[in-house]
Amino acid sequence: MLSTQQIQYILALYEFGHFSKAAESCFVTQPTLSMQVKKAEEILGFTLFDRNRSPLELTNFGKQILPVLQEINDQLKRVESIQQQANGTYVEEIRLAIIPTVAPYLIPAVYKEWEKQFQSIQLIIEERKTEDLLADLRSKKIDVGIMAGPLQEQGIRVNQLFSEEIQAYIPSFSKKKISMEELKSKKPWLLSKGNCLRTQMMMLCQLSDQSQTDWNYEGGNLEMLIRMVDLNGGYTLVPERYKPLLNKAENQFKSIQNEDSDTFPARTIIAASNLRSSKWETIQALIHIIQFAFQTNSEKEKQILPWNGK
Amino acid sequence: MLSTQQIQYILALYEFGHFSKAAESCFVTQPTLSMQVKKAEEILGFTLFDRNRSPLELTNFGKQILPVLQEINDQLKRVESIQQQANGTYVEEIRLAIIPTVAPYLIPAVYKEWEKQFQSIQLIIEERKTEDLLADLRSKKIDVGIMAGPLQEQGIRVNQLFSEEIQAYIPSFSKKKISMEELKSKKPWLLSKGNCLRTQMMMLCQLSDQSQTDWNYEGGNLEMLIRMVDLNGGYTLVPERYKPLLNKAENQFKSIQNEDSDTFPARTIIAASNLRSSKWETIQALIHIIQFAFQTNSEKEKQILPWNGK
DNA sequence: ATAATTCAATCGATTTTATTTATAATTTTG
DNA sequence: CAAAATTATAAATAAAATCGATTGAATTAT
Repeated sequence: MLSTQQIQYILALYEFGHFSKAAESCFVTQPTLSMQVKKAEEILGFTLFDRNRSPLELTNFGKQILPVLQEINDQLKRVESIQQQANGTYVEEIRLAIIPTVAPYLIPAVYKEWEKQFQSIQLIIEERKTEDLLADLRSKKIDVGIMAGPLQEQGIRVNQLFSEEIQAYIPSFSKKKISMEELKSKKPWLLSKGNCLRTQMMMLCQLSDQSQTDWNYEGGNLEMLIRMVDLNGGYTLVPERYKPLLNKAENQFKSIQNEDSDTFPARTIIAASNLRSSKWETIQALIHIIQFAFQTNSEKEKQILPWNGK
Repeated sequence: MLSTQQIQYILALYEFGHFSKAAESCFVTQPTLSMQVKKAEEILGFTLFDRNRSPLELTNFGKQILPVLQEINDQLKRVESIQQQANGTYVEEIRLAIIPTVAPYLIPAVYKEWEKQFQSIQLIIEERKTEDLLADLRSKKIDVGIMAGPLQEQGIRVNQLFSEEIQAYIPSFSKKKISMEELKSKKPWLLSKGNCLRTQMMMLCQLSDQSQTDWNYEGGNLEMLIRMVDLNGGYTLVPERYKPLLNKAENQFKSIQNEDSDTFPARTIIAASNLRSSKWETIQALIHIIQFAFQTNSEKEKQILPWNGK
């Protein structure tokens, strides 16, 4: 039978795709890990990893076995968590990842209420681009992800949080609303790839990926784009609830009017969590706090933009 | 972190409640198991078993940990099963337990069809009294249990198979139907404790547990009871579908008429299986075969008897 | 093409861990 | 209270995991 050590090593090797790095992460030397993985493969009678390809890949057999090993590892962690609860060492923690174009206004708005209700529970927050966030969710590195919808994925629970209009920051423009046609003639400033607001913006304005090859700023900082607009002209898109953080006059943001349908572009923000996470009750409470803080009194008809082209 | 060995030892110790026997079941000596359990408890920082009481009991902490260990063990078994599937060694097997008052007529009736459809799948059948059957189902020693309903239990899936009238075998009686009043004046012959038909019979006839202290035959054999009636008078109850096996004239069995409601006592037979068993598809097929074989053309109004007083 | 580099496998030596046999201590039973 | 059963402990042994050093293979840079 496989040992728990071997399972750890196999999972680390899968995660890092690299013997030395995996070994390091387990605080052992590379031969140790190599030997144990090899031994595990002997026990199973099949190889788990195809060493001929780089980066390291799972064999067919490995693909079947791995989810089961992951499940075993989860349960082993649960044992530790029960142990910590029993001796009082345990501090429940919720690891939350959130996309950068939401974080600056959402976190401050809910943090106080969270602390009030769940002082004992540690909330660990990190900013992640949508695609990294989904990967971390699947590998259970995080408990909840807050991102733009829609999302439908095997094993992932989705809760709607709120939706918000997406407006254009375009100080040079004088009218109160701007049409799509007018927008297309201006120069757009986009976030880097992997940010969903970039995708949404491109879909909305029907831009191609090449239109901004020169511009390559890693990070999801809207302030940066605003400054670019201020200094270089053009426009950028700003989610409605982000506006108060930008120290700009309200009239510098223009609603974007869809001529034909009389709706305004918007995005929904959702909470995504693993379907059978033991922390679901706490996650649920967090969701309620957010939903309460961002109760939407919808005056406008919104046209929700997808972020992934689906 | 706990080792897989330690988990095996702990589970064995829980099952046997006995160090020596548990050790034997793991093919190691008693000190080995004792030491490893002790070591596991040191790792966890809490004792799992309360050695002061006999039979051995779990501590509170142990009660929390044990289900998780069991889950880990299940997953380890899944690894082995995937492994066997991969090298062709694997023979899928369905372990079926069935109550003795159903087995003799159900198994022969479905076995041929089962073999035809699932020649490659091993069907392992054993007779079990209802209470043992439920215990084995919970501990996953068996995949399906066939027993009398109703049943509602955490984590157990229940499928109705069919229902059948319960009649009285009472050769000395001449009329075609017998009333409850008439029945109560006769001597009943019951199955041993733990058989659901005994409970149902007692509830129906409002017997007390003492009424047959002298009679203590272990086993669920109805033929035996029939012989007792033949030699000593009195009556016993026989499920409708059991009758053809008894080599008795049809007119020796009497329907039991409920005076007030114009219904006849009956029982439902159900299939109980673990809610998330990986063998569900096969189990489902088995259920369909049984349901097909025992399609009920219900002419009579039946009064379904519970077997557990609930 | 060749050297340099990276990466994983292999080899002995060492340490750690699991297991066994034998025995002691404890509890249970007659 | 003695006998039996059961668990814990101890010392010896067997098995294993781990490490440092090295080799072999593949990739990258020169």
